[in-house]
Amino acid sequence: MRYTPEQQQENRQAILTAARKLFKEKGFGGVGIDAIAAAAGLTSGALYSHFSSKQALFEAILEAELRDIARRWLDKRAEGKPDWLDQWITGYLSRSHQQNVATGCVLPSLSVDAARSGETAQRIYEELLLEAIDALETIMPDSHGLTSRERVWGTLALLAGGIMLARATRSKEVAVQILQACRKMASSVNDAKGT
Amino acid sequence: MRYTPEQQQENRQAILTAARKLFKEKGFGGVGIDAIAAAAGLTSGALYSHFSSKQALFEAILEAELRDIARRWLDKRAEGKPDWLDQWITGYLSRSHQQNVATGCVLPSLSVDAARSGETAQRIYEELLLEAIDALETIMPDSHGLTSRERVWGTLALLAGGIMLARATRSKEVAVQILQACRKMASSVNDAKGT
DNA sequence: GTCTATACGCGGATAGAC
DNA sequence: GTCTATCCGCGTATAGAC
Repeated sequence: MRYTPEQQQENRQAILTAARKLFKEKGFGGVGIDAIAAAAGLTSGALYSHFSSKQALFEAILEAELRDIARRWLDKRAEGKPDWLDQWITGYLSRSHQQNVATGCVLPSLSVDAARSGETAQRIYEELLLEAIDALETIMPDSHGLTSRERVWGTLALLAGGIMLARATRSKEVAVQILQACRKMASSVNDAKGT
Repeated sequence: MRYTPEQQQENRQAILTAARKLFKEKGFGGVGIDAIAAAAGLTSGALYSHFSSKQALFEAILEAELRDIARRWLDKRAEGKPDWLDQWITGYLSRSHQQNVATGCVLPSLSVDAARSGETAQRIYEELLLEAIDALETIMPDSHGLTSRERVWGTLALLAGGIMLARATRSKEVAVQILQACRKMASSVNDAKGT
């Protein structure tokens, strides 16, 4: 054969890497198969031997991104650092994360696209997000009259929502104001002394 | 003339009404000019005599939606009901709002599109959202060591983020779990006794 | 201002050679 | 599996008649 299994897997990975970046940046409708294939160093014809349709590729990206979230949170649990929560909040609601959509969390960039993308995408999203949530729940302490699971959901919504709002603004001043406010609220609601 | 100014304004309003619904449901890239014009009872040619491009129409929708938010919050302030915050939180994070994207708040549906849509859209978004925030800030009491403005931003991010996450899931059970958790967190952080 | 008709490019997807 | 070439439909936008 002219292409070894290793090369095939490399090409498939190149497609996934390019698609993750471009889908998150531009959305499902904002980028085309040609652009993804080109960014992966291939042609669109080759892409279709790895993924049956643009929709299927999008769902694969959703799955890869959400598995990454789950894995990252399982790592947090494994490390066992006491200040993981503060680190997470600060890093998530940072100017750097606001500006780096391509490498940032999937939730603020592709959740809306997933919601608009039909049943299969939503099932993938739900199933894998639940896995990720489970990982965080086990290390999230109780506080403020909420269960740890409730605080995971709420904190996640606050963080993802904060980044989403900040990204839609134009000036540095307003973005910083939003990020700072959300950081303070997230810290406040997760402060141990609030129990 | 064959068309009275009244008819022209009615048609323009019909376009705006149709576009608000369709853009929020399907996103900027998910709907075409033809579909919007048809939903307004016109042809695409007629639409272009009201708006110079799809981009310009989208920006007009963004402006109209954000003005609506500001107006609604100014109404809350005028009414002066003491339980407005609980009512807002409960109504916003409801199954009904989760399922009615077309008539729901613009923030969870078009913020990401606005962020991807370039400088003009972002400027409109920022300017009008600030006006709306100002309205809420004056009636938001201090609590939890955060300023009222910080709590407005944080609560807004939590509400918009919660709806965004819930909409991307498939099952009723998970959506309700998310909405409920965010409601509890929003109530907790805005509880007067937390000061 | 609105309609009909259409130009035009882009994007998703396929066919066939290698 | 990949590439070249291409089909084809859709969507933006325009031209010209009324």
